[in-house]
Amino acid sequence: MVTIKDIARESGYSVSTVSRVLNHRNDVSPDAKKRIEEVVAEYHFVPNNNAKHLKQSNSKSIGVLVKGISNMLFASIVEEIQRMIEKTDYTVVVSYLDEDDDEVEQALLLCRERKPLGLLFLGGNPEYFKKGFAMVDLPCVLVTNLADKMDFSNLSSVATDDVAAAKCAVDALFEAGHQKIGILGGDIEKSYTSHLRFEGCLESFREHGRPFFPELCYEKARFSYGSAYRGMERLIRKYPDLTAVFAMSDVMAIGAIRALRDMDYRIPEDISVIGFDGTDLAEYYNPKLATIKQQYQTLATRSVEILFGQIELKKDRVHEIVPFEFVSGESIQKI
Amino acid sequence: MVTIKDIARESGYSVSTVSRVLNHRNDVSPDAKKRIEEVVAEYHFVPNNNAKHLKQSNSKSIGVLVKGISNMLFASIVEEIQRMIEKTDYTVVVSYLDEDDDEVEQALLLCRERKPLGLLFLGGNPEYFKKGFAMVDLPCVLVTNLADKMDFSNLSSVATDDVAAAKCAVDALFEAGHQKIGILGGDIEKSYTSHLRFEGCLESFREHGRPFFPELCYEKARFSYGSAYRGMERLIRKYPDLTAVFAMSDVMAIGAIRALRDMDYRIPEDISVIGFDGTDLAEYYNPKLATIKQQYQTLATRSVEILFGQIELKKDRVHEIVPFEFVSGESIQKI
DNA sequence: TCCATTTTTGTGAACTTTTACAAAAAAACC
DNA sequence: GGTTTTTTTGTAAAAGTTCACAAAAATGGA
Repeated sequence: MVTIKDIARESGYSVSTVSRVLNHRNDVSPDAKKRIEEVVAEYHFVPNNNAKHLKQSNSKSIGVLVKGISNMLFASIVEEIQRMIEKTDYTVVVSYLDEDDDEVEQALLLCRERKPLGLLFLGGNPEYFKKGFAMVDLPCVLVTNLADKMDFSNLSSVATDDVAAAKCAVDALFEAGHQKIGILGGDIEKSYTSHLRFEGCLESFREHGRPFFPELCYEKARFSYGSAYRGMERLIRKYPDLTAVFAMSDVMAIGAIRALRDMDYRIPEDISVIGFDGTDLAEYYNPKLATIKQQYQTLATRSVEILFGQIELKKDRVHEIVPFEFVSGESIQKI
Repeated sequence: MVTIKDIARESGYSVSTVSRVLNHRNDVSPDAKKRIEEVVAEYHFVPNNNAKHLKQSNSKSIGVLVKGISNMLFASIVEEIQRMIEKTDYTVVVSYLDEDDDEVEQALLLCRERKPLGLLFLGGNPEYFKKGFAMVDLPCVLVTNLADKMDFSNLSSVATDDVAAAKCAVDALFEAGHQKIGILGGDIEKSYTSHLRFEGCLESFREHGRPFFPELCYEKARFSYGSAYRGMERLIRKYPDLTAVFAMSDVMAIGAIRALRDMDYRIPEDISVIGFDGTDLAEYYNPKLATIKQQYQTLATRSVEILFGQIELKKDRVHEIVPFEFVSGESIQKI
């Protein structure tokens, strides 16, 4: 392997001068710079990252923990994050975990093994962080969940206002004249997102003067097609005179619609459905799905910007809300 | 930071004995092993990867290049690959590139910067490899494209037989009685996958005694909803008496269906559609999409296994075909 | 007990880079 | 020209591991 020593020998300068050129220092003569750059190009030399980071005791990597592996929105956000970080000299280490894995434990593991300079957390429950997060004293951004109640000085967050957004979804159903509305979401004990959206639902029910019986019209399922399918079956069985359903993700909405159709309900004539996330899928689905659009690009870019702000510029923590948007579709019918 | 020296001092043994325990060597006494493991646990010590890899001049990382960023099948495969590699002591570096980026250049860049021990290539065109791949003399597996014609000794591949699978899709349309069949795929000049599937289409047309006019019934688009939507519009305009369409991905099929519906065609009554990939989406779409199911899990696991075989066991290159499956749906009507 | 083996442990060099510090060279001043 | 200042360069230590080799300890046989 060609090392900095080879470049030094070949260019006639010392190792440290080569290092200076490599790191774009300005305390080196134009002559030396030119000659060394020639040799570097000739030998296709690229410095060894391990040696570099060993000396600087700096991994230049950032960890991404994704909780909820089949979440399409997360997939889009992760992709965007990767694209952004790729442009810098950082590496990204992505770790996927199941909806019910212990995120804090995984985070600690990741930190011990890879020693990242910062952490990006998709879908984690801020409440859990109390448990053991103080241990990993790293800049960290919680993406898609607001952590403004947490008092870790290095924990930022970027998220959609889930309460308001879910309320907006259910409001839309009430405004279309629906009275018997079912909710299909995650486990509010485990998923903080589900918990918040549930709160939003409650608010809407309250505001519309409707009592809400969670045990009756809240059905929990995982955020996947199949699980939503089965959840919808249970929900409609318990509550057969439903005229509308709010599903807490587009994927769930689609699973629910398939279940309803298989039971010969027509969408939206018999039952209206609204989803959440606003992925491409919602727009192309049949019927075009009414949904709440989250700005996944903004979520991704802001979280990376904030994290780098904390790591490199020692900026303060930030809690940022990214606006959402109601997207009308063909899956809601006025009654 | 706690280092191996601290553990050595604290346990009363030397650095090298600690190192031996850490690497599960068996030339160390049970006493020492026990004592050292205690101290390691107490201090939550994890060896510094940079130092380790520097000494071993071994990055223990594998690079994944993904060409075609919005390909849902690739997303699933990558996820699966990440999950597999996560269990080993390797790191994975994923690099996404656009459908029309230059993959070889990107591969070389990745190799120079990260020095991975092997490469996994999703959606690359084997033809391009001639250009500059010999330079990066690394074990490499082309996933979803067969490279049995390439004679690089360290280039393996795992793929679905695209020719046969596409033929199977078009056969299904012919067998349902269709005569005027349109094809919606990628650019056969640039996308090798599209090229192969196009060949499969040709074979089917030939076998059914039908002439095939690519300029008439082959419409090229990118593998995304929106692009397929516009492609379908053009296709139906050029060829208005179409009764069936084969779209080269499920996403494209769905984009096409939306375009057709917007022009008041009914699916499948007026036009039958068959997709490709067999993602969950196809099963839950409305109408349930007929498609060709690729075994994405097998593709992922086999490619990782083969790559590790080449890296660690110095095994020979392998070209492996993973079987596909025809999945019937509601989007095809017999006539 | 002594010697030959085997098992266990320690020493110190090596991996490649960065960087503090020192030294040399060049420039600027009188 | 001599002195000071600035610019440019080199030397050598350091980062945290692994590993070849040597040394020490334990074991076995006689």
